[in-house]
Amino acid sequence: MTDQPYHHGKLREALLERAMETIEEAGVDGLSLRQLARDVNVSHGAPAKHFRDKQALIDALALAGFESMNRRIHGAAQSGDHLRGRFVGVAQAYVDFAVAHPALLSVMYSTKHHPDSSAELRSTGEQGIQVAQAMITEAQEAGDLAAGDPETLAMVCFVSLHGAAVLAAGKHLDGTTVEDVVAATTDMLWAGMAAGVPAAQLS
Amino acid sequence: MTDQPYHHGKLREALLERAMETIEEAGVDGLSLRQLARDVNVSHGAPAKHFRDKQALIDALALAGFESMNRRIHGAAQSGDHLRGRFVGVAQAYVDFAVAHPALLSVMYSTKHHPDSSAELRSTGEQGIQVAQAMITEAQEAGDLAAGDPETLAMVCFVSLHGAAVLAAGKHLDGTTVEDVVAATTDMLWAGMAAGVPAAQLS
DNA sequence: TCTACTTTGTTGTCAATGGCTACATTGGCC
DNA sequence: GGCCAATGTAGCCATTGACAACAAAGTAGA
Repeated sequence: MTDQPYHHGKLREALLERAMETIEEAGVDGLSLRQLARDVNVSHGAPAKHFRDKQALIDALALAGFESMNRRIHGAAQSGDHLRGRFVGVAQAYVDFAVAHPALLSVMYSTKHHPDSSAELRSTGEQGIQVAQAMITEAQEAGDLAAGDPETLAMVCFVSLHGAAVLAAGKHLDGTTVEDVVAATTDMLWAGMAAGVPAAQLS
Repeated sequence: MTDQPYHHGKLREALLERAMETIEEAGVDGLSLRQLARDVNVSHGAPAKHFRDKQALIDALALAGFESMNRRIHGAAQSGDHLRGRFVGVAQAYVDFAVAHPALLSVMYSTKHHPDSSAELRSTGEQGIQVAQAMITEAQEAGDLAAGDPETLAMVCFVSLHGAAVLAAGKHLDGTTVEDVVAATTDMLWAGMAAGVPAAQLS
């Protein structure tokens, strides 16, 4: 084997990439800084130069996760013909992402991020809800949905689909396919918004 | 201090009780078998006689959590005058429990339980959804809700409220109180079920 | 009561981990 | 060429979970 140069060059990227693989294979608890260092052929102290903490590395993973998820959501929001189809598509994209990357999802919505990372994570994580809100507003203007505060409605949609995402990712939905759950949930949400949601009228 | 007898007598209960306190104060990661043993004045090897694993202890915590939660849900399901009020009460009980015991909730819905514990946990955890299903059936018969497969509808209700519970427990709902989120979500669900949910008609 | 036997708790040990510090190497900048 | 910050190395330490050997105490049968 070729001997390694003293400076890795792209250690940070390499660590993140390998860490992402590891948590998807073994979960967050299966992630060890020392093993990670071994995996990328570097001494056990090297990661500390790029992430002051194990948590700092995890925060970086979470941020990358949100960005990846947002890309998919935005993609789903733009492709499709009618409003309702796009709405379901966004929901499906969210839940599919969760099922594809369950450990990453749990990291993204973990509560123990460093305070400095939290702000960035929060704002990045809220993009999904904004997409939903825009779609709801559009559907209201088109007359497909009843009037009601789009912010409240979008929050409820996000909350509900987050539940589906979390449960699907955790394999807590037995006897039902992920698609069916998303279909049933989006049907419920759309029916509620079409009929009018009392709590959203007050705001 | 009185010297301890060689046999503790109620070590298992003492460990569970103290462990419950610990995870609520410091999260699951803050739970250490050795520290736990110190807390109850016992040697570091003693817990192994009652829980073969750290995970086995956590599984026991999760089971206790489900049982505690089920008691609250059943209580809420029985108190109240009209159907819709009871429905909201159950939802509120669920989310309140999650907010009061966030670490416990994450343990309850963790994916890494031991295979033998999983079955018991799963069946215990499904009681909540059964309560919801019974209420929905009752409301349909009373004419308050449109027809539709109660199992599907109950699942969607559970999924949605689980989302609210998880997000509320993780403090991911800013700018809104827990009560408002529960109100908005239950309003949405009830409105949807009253209007009729397409996916629930097919079944 | 004496005696096996099981349960429960103790003590010592082991490998692994995260974090820290002192040190080495490298590359950039003046 | 020489200084200096950035990057990587090596060693150390306390803590942890798991395991094994041993001790103490309760139990059940002759």
